[in-house]
Amino acid sequence: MLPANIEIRDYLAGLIKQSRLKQNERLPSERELVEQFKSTRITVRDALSKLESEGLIYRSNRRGWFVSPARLEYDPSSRVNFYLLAEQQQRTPATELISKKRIKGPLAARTALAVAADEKLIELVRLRSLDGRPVLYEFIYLPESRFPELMKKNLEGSLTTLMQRDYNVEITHEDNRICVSAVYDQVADALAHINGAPCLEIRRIRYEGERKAVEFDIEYWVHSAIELRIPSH
Amino acid sequence: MLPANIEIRDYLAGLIKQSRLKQNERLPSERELVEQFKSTRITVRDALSKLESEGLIYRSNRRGWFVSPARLEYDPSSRVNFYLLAEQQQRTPATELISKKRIKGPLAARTALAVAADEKLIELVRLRSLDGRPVLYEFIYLPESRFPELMKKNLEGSLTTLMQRDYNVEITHEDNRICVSAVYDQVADALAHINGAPCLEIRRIRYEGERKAVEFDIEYWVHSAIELRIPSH
DNA sequence: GATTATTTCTGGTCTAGTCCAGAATGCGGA
DNA sequence: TCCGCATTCTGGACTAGACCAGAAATAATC
Repeated sequence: MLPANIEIRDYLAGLIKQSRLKQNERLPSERELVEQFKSTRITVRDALSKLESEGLIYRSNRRGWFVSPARLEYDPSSRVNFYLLAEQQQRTPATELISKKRIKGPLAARTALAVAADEKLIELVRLRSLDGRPVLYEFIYLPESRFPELMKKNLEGSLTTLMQRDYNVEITHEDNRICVSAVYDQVADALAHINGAPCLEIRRIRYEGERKAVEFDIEYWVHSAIELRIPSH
Repeated sequence: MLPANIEIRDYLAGLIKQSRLKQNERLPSERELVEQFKSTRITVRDALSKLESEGLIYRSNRRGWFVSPARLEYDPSSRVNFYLLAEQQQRTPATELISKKRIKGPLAARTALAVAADEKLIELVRLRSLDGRPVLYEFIYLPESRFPELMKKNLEGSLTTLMQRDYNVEITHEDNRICVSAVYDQVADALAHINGAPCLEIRRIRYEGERKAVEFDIEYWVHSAIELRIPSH
């Protein structure tokens, strides 16, 4: 006898795999499932969070649970920008600039960028969406000295393109660190997740030339929205 | 006023960050926390699963919750084997062979390896541990024709080394796909996780020569045990 | 027809327990 | 000293509700 929460999970997973529930379609409400399975909300929610962990469904705050669309395939080592990437996979991308600031910035960013004690960093916070669903919340740190007047530019497009065009930056290599983490507060709110929901975290340092770091990012991806693809030679 | 579950999370996260709770140390039991915070087990467990999602703690079935040790840093594109990797980071590795079979194997493996309809695959299932804690459950599929007599060999060591030494295999490149997923059944049991716990899933195809696939793996990592490091040039 | 207020429905959070299976421990007997 | 058994303790799974805030739909108003 399977635990009830696993039975509910299996039933819903079945519906999704047979496409009886389509991409972005709403699932029955928690209370409807309680009735259907003669169970309780705790148990139903157990089942739903398991499906969420697997990436089969996602939640939208107080609106319900929805079937996850196909994951965006993303190769962090290719320098393809977000717009191009999304369009190559028939998705509609969008970027919202949440904030831009001149600040001291977190220690991790200052260390990565090896800036002088008195130099300020530019912090950009952006929210990126696919087909209207927020999937990525990112913090970008740049040394002010390398990017004068950056604050005045359009910061919702591709940063790579902007850096190349206006500042003549050629990224020679980068270092990515990837782990499973969790989102809280502003990040959780923006991604329509609850506090503590799992996510894929990518921390990146970009270099121009052998040692000169010019960009430090922290990306929080809705975990069901992305699959990394890492070829190696 | 913060929700109670977040307060409990913050308190425990604080203890861990200040090292008042050390690596692999047991947390107070759920019932003790209930008393301490005048709350209920549901709420306490909410807090604990958030810490688990973040990777700060892990559970050991019916034994309690423990502080996660540092993540193993893993570069899937480097062909450093598990033993070497662990030892470089002052950890004690171990491998247990769960099963070895000659089977048809799953469609994904057959497709990846492009085997003929009548050819069998060798399936190896292994559990790997660090310092006595299971961290990785892996399924390995190999075309029998390329690896005769493999079933008779010692399969608990480095497969890369074995393939190289006994079968003259030189891996030229590989393709890794990485996503956040969840573990169930045998995998969940072995990793001392509950059904549906999040994990990092890596699917890999290894090639010798341009097109000849010789190995297909699916790895399930305890998500708090690993950080991927992906340099790019 | 457009705007605003109200109601309904949703998930988010929580209370206060119960029963169960497996892990750890300590005790008794061989 | 060692083995086996019983007890205790742990988390896992569940029942049966409650109240709240925000989203969506609907009704009322201008």
